[in-house]
Amino acid sequence: MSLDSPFARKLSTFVTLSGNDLTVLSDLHRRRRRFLSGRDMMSQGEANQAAYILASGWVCYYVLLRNGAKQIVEIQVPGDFLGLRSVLFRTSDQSITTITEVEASEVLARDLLDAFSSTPRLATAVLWAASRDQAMMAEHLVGMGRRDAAQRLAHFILELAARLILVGQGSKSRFACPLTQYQLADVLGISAVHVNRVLRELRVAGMMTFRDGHVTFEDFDRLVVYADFDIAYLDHGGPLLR
Amino acid sequence: MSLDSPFARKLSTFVTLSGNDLTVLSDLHRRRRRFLSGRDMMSQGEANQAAYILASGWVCYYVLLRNGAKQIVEIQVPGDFLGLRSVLFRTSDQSITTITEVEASEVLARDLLDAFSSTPRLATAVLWAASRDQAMMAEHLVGMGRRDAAQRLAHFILELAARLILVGQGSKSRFACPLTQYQLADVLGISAVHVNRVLRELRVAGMMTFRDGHVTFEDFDRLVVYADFDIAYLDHGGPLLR
DNA sequence: CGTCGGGTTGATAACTTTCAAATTTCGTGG
DNA sequence: CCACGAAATTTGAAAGTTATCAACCCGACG
Repeated sequence: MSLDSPFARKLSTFVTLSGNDLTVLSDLHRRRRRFLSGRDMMSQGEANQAAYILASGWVCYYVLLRNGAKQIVEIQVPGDFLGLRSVLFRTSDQSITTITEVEASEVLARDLLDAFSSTPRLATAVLWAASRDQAMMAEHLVGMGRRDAAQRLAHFILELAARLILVGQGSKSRFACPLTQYQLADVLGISAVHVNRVLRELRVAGMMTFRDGHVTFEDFDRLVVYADFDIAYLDHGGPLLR
Repeated sequence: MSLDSPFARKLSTFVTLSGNDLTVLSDLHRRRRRFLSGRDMMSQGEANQAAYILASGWVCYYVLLRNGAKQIVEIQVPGDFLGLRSVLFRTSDQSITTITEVEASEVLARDLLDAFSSTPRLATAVLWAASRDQAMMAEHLVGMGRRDAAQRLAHFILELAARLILVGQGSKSRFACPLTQYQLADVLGISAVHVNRVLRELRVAGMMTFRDGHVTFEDFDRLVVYADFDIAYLDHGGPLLR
C-alpha cells in the first residue's frame, strides 16, 4: 500500500511508517464497504463491535435530543478513524450517519488489536489520531461557549480546510464541502437561518464564500485572524513514541 | 490498597480488580503532591510528561481566548485521571488549574506504561475512564449547542452529582460543590450574571439550591426530567475486556 | 474600618431564534 | 429537453434569550 489511502497519508505525517507498517495497514482495508448518502452506519445504544476507516466521503457523529433538536458532535472526513469508542464500549454512545456517499473499510475489533500488537507504531499512530479528535472536540466546546456565530463558523471552516489539506483534498484557496446549511447549523449549534446570514456576512466581508458545495477563501489570512484560528491543536510535532 | 482511593473505587465499579491490580494501583499513588487552590498544575503549550490521579479536591481544564474570554472544558473531581493526553503529546493542549486545595498522585509516563503492561486489566480500566471523559465532553458539546442556559446548568449539576456519588462524595439529596458562579459561567459558556438568574429560577421552581458551597436537591426526579438527563453516557455496563 | 471577592438585581443592548414567504437548485420522470 | 416536486437557500419582521453595564449587598480578612 502506498500513500493513496488518506488514512495512511494522515498517519505518515507524524509517524514514519515502515514497509511492514504499510502492509499491516493495507490488510486493515480488506473489508471494503459502501454506504449511500444519508444512511446511519452506527446507531446510538446499538451494540456494534466494528470500527471503520473512512476512505472517501464524509460522515458525522450526532445526538438527537428528546425535544427534537439535533447536535452534530463531529464531522469526519477521509482518513479519519470511526467508532473507536464503540469497540471499547459495549454500545455506541452516538449515532454515525453518512453526509455523502461513503467508502469505508470495516475493521473488526479482533483485527485491529492484532494489528496493534504486530506493529506498536501503528497503535501509537491510531491513539494519536484519537487524541487529536478529542482535542478537536475540546476546541469545538470552546467555540460553542465563547465565540459568536460568525467566529465559530469561520473557525470550523478553517479547521475543515486544515484537515482536508492534510489528506490532500483541499488547499488554502478552495475545497469541496458537501455540507448543507442545515448540517452546518447542527454542527455549530445555531439555526440554519442564522447560518445563512453569517455566511453572507463573511462573503460580503470578502473573506470566504460557501456556494455550490465548495468553500472558496477570498482572504485566507484575514479569516484566520478573524476566527482566532490556531493550527496548533491539530498539528503537534508528532507524538512521543514510548 | 483498599477502596479508600476514589480512583480505585471508581475503577472497581466496572472492572473487578484483583489483589495484584490493587497493589499496582497503590504503587501509582507513591508520589503524593499537594497544590493550593487557584494554582495551575499544567499549562497550555508547556512540555509536561506527568499525569495525575486526583485524590481530593477539584480541578478544571480550561482555555483562554485572545479576546479575554475563558472556557472551562472539563471539571475533574476526586477519582479522575488528569493529563493523559499530555503523556501522549509532547505538550499539553490545555491548562489545568486547581479549584480547591488538591491532593494528587503524580504518575510518570514510564510508571504508567509499566503498570499497564503488568496488569492489562488496569490499562483497560484507564482507557475506559478516558473514553468516559470523552463521552462527557461530547455531552457538554450537545448541551452547549442545543440546551438553553437553565437546562444546561441543571444537566451539568446532575452530571456532577452522578460522578460524585460514584466516588462516595455525594447523594441524591446533597453534595459539596466548591465552584463559584463565575466558574460555573465559564463551564457553561454563559455570563456569571445569567448563572445567578438561572440558579434563582431553579430554586424558585423548587428543584435545586446552590448555596454556601453546597448543592441541595429539593426535587431530584423533577430536575432529571427538566434537564433531560440520561445517566447512560456515564454508566455503560462496563467495557469489553479484550 | 476599608477593601475585595463573591453574590444579587434592574435596565438596556446585542445576538439569535422563530415564523413566514419567496426564490433557487436539483433530481426524476414524461 | 422540459415540467414538476422536494430540498435548499435567502430575506424580512417580530419575539426570545443572554450579555453588558451599573449598582448595591454581604461576609472575610488584614
